Amino acid sequence: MRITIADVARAAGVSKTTVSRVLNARGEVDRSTAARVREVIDRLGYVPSSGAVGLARGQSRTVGMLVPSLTWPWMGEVVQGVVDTVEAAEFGLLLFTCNRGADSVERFTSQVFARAFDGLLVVEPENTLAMLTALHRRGLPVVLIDDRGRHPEFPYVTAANLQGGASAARHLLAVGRRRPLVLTGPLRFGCVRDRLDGFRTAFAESGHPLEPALIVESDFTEAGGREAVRHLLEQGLDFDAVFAHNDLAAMGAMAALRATGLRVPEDVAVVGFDDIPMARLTQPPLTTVRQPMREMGEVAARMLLARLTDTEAPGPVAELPTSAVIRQSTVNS
Amino acid sequence: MRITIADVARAAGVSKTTVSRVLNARGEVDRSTAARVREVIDRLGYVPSSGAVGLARGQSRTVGMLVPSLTWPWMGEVVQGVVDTVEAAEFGLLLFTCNRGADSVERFTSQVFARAFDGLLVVEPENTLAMLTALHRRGLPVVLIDDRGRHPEFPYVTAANLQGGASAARHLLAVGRRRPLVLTGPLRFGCVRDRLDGFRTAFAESGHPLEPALIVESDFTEAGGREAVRHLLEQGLDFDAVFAHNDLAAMGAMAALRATGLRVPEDVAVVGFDDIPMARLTQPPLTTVRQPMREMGEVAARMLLARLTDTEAPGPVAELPTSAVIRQSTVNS
DNA sequence: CTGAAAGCGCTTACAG
DNA sequence: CTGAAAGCGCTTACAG
Repeated sequence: MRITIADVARAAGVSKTTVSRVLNARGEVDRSTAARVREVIDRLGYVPSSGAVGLARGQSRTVGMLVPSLTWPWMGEVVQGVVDTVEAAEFGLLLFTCNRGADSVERFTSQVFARAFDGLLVVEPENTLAMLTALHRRGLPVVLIDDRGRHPEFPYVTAANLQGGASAARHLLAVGRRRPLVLTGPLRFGCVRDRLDGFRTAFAESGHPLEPALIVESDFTEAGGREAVRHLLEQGLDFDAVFAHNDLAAMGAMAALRATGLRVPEDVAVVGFDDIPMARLTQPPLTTVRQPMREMGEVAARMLLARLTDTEAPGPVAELPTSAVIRQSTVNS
Repeated sequence: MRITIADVARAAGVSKTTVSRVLNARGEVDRSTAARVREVIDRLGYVPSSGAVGLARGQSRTVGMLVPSLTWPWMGEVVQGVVDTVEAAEFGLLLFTCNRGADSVERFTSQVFARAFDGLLVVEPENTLAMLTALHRRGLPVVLIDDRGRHPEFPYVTAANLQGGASAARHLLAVGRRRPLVLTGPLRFGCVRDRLDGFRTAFAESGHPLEPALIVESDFTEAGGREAVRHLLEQGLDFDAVFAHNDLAAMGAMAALRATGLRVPEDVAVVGFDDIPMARLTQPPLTTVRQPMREMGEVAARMLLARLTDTEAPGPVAELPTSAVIRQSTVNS
């Protein structure tokens, strides 16, 4: 049998109202009464039912998080950042994925309206923007963890993609590379266009504009990066560096270079983006532009919680710095 | 303003009881009445409040999941398997971690008693066994995803560690290795002892018992594997293979071998355990014993859901097969 | 087939 | 400082 507030009230000889007051630390209770009630709570091991509290208060002290996939190499860091922050605020985290088409979108939507959570964090799955916009308009607080879109309607946290692209460029220029191949992610993503722009501008400003034939769209996968580079080498294209828009594609590029007998970094220097845990374990270890994934999760969670608890909310946009992490794929040790 | 069951009842000209009946598909409703109610529900976009339903029914249609960390390389697969299964059953998933000491254990425990969820899936964090046992005794359904412990009290799913160890051994024997170094994980973990036993037995039965000096306890990290192998090589120990108890340690071993100028697999063959996503991307690609992490998550979730929905529950123990995945760290291509 | 009423376990005006 | 009562939005005997 569950112990309820009524049991506590009876055992302490007070009303449920009073128990509720000491539970919620409203000051209006006599010190000795409060002490007695607390003693009973401890003795009985009473814990309020979160469902009942939520119903009475009209909120659940739970946030939702929607992600496209949990198996991407950097997703664990983001979710860890979120869960740490959310738990520290004594909220719960309800996790959703949306990887099985319209069906799961619909299921997710109905969960939302069931008010299982008070606010939503999202790493945007494709084809969910319309739904998210609708939810947001209906009053659900939403914060985007933005690795790709550009949605001024929502508060979001993002990494400094433009600067990240520029820092990759500056590093390659510093180590004497002049003809880089750029292996972009899908160009429909805002982050991809930013990484490209930052990189392109830095090269242009140094007097070495990028060659259009050396800007190739890829798909953020290892296989995609590998095939693209293999194909370009077969075509006889000449380049002395690769800037891949994520680490997975960079690893594919390294594999293709190795397969052709080219040395990294002597013949071709390789730079990735993300700094996934794997990056320092490749052979050679991968130079990359670090996105602070865990911090992005933490900041997004804090932005959302501030909106839910009407603490003074931080601004609607947080851009976290990226930084070049120099390893041996660009510089001989 | 939230739309409630009372709004629907009023608009449809029936009682809340009747609305509730069509919502829950109890057959006792007149067909045309039911149709009318459904039409109103759709028109109003009514969705029942999960909190209220949970309170009235005494259960939340939510399961909890407790993990030590979300950033371990195989954890994403496990959680993905869980979340897919749980969502398909129209349950929610509440995620908890327990990586900040006694404080977070306590916070977690009180969430449990708040009945925010009906059952619990756990990848056991260290020092939580006592708490889990207490929860289980108090009637909370718990299923362990067992990568290390051995807790007959709980239903659990595990990989076939003994067979996995044996298959690693058989493969190394088949490629002519006779003096393997075994780089174990922490020996307090049951899975580690099983992997070792399976491996040892297979070698012994083939007439090549393991040499005690070549069984070395390590810690499941890349750095740990690297340092251990470096140290053994410095001591001049002679071995022609490494069986590491996880892929991370195997990668460390490969790095140490490479640093000493030894070739993999020509001089030393290397086998890991897990088959994390990284394993196929190492140089050379890593031969390993695959644990079906996603399936383990799925099976554990199904076991728990069966207990919650009194479907005929599967047995309390599920041992999922492991399989050797042969790559170039043991066999030249 | 249908509805009035009690109950799930809390919180919160309101009155004293 | 304290309590009785209504209310949060549902479900479920019970009665008809």
